[in-house]
Amino acid sequence: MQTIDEQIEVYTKFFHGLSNPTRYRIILSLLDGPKNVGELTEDIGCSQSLISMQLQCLRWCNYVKALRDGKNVYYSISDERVLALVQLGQSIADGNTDKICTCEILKNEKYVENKEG
Amino acid sequence: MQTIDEQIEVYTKFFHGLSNPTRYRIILSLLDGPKNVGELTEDIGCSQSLISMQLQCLRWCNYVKALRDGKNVYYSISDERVLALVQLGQSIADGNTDKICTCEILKNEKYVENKEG
DNA sequence: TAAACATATCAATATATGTTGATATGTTTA
DNA sequence: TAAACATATCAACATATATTGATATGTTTA
Repeated sequence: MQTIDEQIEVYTKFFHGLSNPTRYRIILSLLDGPKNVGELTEDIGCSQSLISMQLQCLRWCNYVKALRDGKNVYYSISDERVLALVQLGQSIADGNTDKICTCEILKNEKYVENKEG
Repeated sequence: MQTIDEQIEVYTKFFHGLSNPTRYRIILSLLDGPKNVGELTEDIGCSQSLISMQLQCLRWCNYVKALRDGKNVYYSISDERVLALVQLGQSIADGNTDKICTCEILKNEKYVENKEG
């Protein structure tokens, strides 16, 4: 059993998985099919260590699973529902692209609405 | 038109909306029906300023909309698909509750898997 | 128009997160 | 078993985020 607080923590941590560009790119890339760390590193263009760390995070939270094949470790999406989740999020976000890009509130920068409520 | 980087930024920022306990609680609460800032503050149990700031964030990103009624401002969910998104996320996360709770990788703490791949 | 009320913003701060380069670990093969 | 290769972890650091109390803004009503 869990308290409400614990439940909320689980869900927010889960969604946090999708809130970082590196992790998100990894997921998108793996939705195309399994890849090893080297391939992902090249695909995404950042340090190998970062890819590896983020993969551990995604794996821990069950977004992806790992399968070693000799020297390589191949990662793949572990739950098909992730595709639906990503697609649904994207379709909602697509309706509000410009604003989302400039959501600076939590950076303590000023929130200025031109007009309207 | 957007570059891939810009698209990724939009989507990760959008999902970031669901990655914080205060914002998540606000959304859950509003899925039950519209509420004003005072009601949400009482519901969630944190400072009024925090509720207000997070509401601006959620509003900016189109999770919620605002409607002033005299001294009060009532907030409500602005896109019905948010319910589906939340439910889908929760159902995926529910299968992995214990691990998600302890995902400490990005805190630079050690990731130790008991066994298995 | 002053008081009361509701909400929004500001300034400051503590904490969490993302990132990298260096290094360690694990695996294959000469 | 040493070299080469692939991946994982570490240590350090810069940046982003969450949060609060104080204050400003906007709205109603006496």
